Amino acid sequence: MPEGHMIHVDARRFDEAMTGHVVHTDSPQGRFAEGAAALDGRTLRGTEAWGKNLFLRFSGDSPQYLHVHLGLIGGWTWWDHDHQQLSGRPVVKADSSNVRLRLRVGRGDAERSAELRGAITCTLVDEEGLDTAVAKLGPDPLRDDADPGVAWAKVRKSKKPIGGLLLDQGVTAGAGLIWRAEVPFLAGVDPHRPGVDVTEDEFTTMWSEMARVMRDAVERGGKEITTDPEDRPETDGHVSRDDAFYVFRRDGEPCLRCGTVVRVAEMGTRKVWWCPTCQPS
DNA sequence: AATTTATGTCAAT
DNA sequence: TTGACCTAAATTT
Repeated sequence: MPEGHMIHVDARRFDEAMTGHVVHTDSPQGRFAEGAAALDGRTLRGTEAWGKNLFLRFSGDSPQYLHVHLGLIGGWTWWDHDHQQLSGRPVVKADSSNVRLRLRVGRGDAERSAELRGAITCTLVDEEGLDTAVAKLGPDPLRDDADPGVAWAKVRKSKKPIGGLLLDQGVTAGAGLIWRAEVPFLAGVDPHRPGVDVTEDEFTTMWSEMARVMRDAVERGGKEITTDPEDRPETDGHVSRDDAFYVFRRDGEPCLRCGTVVRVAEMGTRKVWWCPTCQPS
């Protein structure tokens, strides 16, 4: 269940474990057998994470890139040499029958592998294919080369609600349902407010808050927490799901800042949550 | 044991 | 706007 920050966690994991190494690939489930055969024995040169898309760049002839988009339910599972699960979505049964792509590096104690299941996209692309995919995406707040001005130019012209614009991958790449709810809260903006009615200052705040909370999540290995420590109960180190967010999935509960009951509404086909007091329209 | 849900996207209608 | 697609955990029967 990945939002964009998880893709950056995955990219970092690939860089640590596999970049610079010869990778052996296969497709136990068989659906990506051709692609796996084409990659087998190549060296991983590096990774690119952009929004919810991950690109792994390999040595050898074009196409050099593996493009992965996890969709709603895809995920990576990492294993060490004893086939002990290191991290990633818990796998109840270590059954590889639904593993679309497996990548392995190293031997003996140094062996590491990554297994991909359930992805909506898993294809080999060339440089042009990468450019085409990236061209559809807005700036990713987690990327050093991100230009927030590109997103602002779209927001300020749009009558669509800011809560919807943030979820639009062509506006801000990487934001999912959590951030589209939490970021407007952090900026004090009603998610229903049309883009044209958002001030530049408010947009700047939303951009920097989004970058901050997503970066924090990456540093925690993916765990999302947007609440400040003083806004949640003391629970030495452990932050429960319910205390981690100000509004996300907290409809009917009191706002952690002002006590007003948090509301929920349909926006597009999906939900959005907000505090009507902290987030004036 | 069966059904629903989940932090998503795209194509077809 | 709706349906298809992909998988595992949570929830209901």
